[in-house]
Amino acid sequence: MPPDHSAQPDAAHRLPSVPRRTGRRPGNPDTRETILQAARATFAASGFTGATIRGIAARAGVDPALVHHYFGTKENLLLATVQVPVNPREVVDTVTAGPVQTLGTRLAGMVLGVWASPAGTALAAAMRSAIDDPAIARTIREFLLSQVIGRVLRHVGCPPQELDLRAALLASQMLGVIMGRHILKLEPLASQPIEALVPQVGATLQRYLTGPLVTPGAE
Amino acid sequence: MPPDHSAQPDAAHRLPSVPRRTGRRPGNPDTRETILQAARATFAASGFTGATIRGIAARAGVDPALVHHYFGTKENLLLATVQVPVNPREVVDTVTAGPVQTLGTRLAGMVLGVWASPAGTALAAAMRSAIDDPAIARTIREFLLSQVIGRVLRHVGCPPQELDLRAALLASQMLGVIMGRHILKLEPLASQPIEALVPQVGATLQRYLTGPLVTPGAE
DNA sequence: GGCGGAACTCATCATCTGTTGACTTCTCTG
DNA sequence: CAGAGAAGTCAACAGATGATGAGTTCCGCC
Repeated sequence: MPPDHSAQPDAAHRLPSVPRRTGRRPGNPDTRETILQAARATFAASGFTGATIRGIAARAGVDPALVHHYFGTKENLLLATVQVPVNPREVVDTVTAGPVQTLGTRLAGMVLGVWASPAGTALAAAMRSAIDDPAIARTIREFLLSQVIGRVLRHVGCPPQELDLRAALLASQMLGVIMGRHILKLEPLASQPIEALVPQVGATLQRYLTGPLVTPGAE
Repeated sequence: MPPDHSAQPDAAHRLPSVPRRTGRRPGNPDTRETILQAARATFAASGFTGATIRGIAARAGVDPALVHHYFGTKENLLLATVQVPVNPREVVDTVTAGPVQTLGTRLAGMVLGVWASPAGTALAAAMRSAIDDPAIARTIREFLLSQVIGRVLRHVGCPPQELDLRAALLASQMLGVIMGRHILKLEPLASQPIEALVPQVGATLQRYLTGPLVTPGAE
C-alpha cells in the first residue's frame, strides 16, 4: 500500500486532507454483530486455540483491541459465539409432532437440515471448539442429551433401562454424519446429497429409537 | 514428583555424587521412542496446535531441544507419530474372513477393539491432529477409504453405483462411535461397555454393507 | 588410549499470542 | 452548544512458542 502523499491543501476547512483512521467510525454499522460473525466463521474453521483474536478482527475489518472492548476475553467471545441462533425446543417439537413410525427420518432430516442452514456455521464453531475445550464439550453434551435426544426418547416412551444405550447409539450416528460432513469433510460423505442420506440414516435412527435391541449379552 | 534427595554415597564408583545434567545420558534408554510415545499422548490429548514441544519434552523427561534434534520440526514429529502401530491389511483380512451375514458385527468389534487397545492412543493422536491439519485429514481419509471401507465393500460385492453412498454411511457410523467415545468422550456413549455397543452398531453396519437401501428418491 | 560422532543440555532468538491503557473521534442528551 | 460516554484506534506489554547453535558428556570403534 503506497503512502498517500496527495497534498490537497485546505480542501475543506475542518477536514484534514488525510482521513483519520482513529476514533469512532461514522455511520451505524452493527460492528458487534460483525465481529460475532467473523468469530463464528473463524472458530468454525480453526477451533478455539487455532483461532486468533487478530485473525477474527482482520476478518471483521476492525482493530483487535475492539474485540476485547466488546467481549473482554477470548473465552467470553467464544461463549457469545456459541449462542446458537436456532431454538432447539421448537425444532424438536416440530420433529416429534408427526407419527412415531417415521420419527427417525424426520430426525435425520432435521439434523442434516439445520447443519446445512446458515445456523450451521455457528454449530460448526461450537463443535470445533468443543474438541479442544472440555468445558464447551460438556455444555454441548448436556444440552444435546437433555434437550434433544432425551426429549425425543421420552416422547417415544423408551423404557428407562434402555435409555442410556439408545441415547448413546443415537448420539453416535448423528455425531458421525455431522462430524464427517461438516467438520472433517470426509469424502464421499461430504458431497453426498442430503436426500440420499436422510432415508438411510433415518432408518438407523428409527431402529435406535424404537427398534428391537439386538439380544444384549447373547452371542 | 518430589526430587530424589537420597544420598546413595558412592553407589557406583564411577558416578560423581551430583548427577550431571548435561551431555549424553548413560545407559541405553530408547529415548527416541520415549519421545514418540509422549508425543502421541500429547497430540491425542490436545491436538496438533494445542500440543507444545515443551510439553511433549517434559512428558518424556527430556530437553525440548532434543525433540528437534531427533525430529527436526513439529510437523515432522507429528508425521512420525502418525505411523500407527497396527497393520490394517491384516486386521481387515481377519474381519472379512468369516461369513458375510455377520460381517457388520465383526467390523464393529474390530473398530471398537482396536481403539480400546494400546494402539488407540496413536489413533486418537492421528484423529485429533486430523481435525486441525487438513493434510493429515486427507491422509487418514484416503487410507480409511481405500484400505478399510473400500476393501470390505469390495469383499461383499457391492454394486458400483451404490459404492459411494454405502461408503459414506459406513464411515458416518464408525466415525460417530469413535469420535463420541474416544475424542469427545460423550456420555453415556463413552462409558457404554463394548459388548453392549458391538451388536447394535454391528447391525447398522451390516445394513449399510449388504442391507437394502431405502428407496432412493422416493418419498 | 584416544578420537569421532551420537546423545544431550543450555541459553537465546524471533515471532506470535492475548491483553491493556492511553488516546481520539463521533453521537447523543440536556 | 457543551459535555459525557460510546466507538474506535494505536502502541506496547508480558508470556509462551518453535526453532537454532554452541557446548558438554558419553559410547563404540580402531
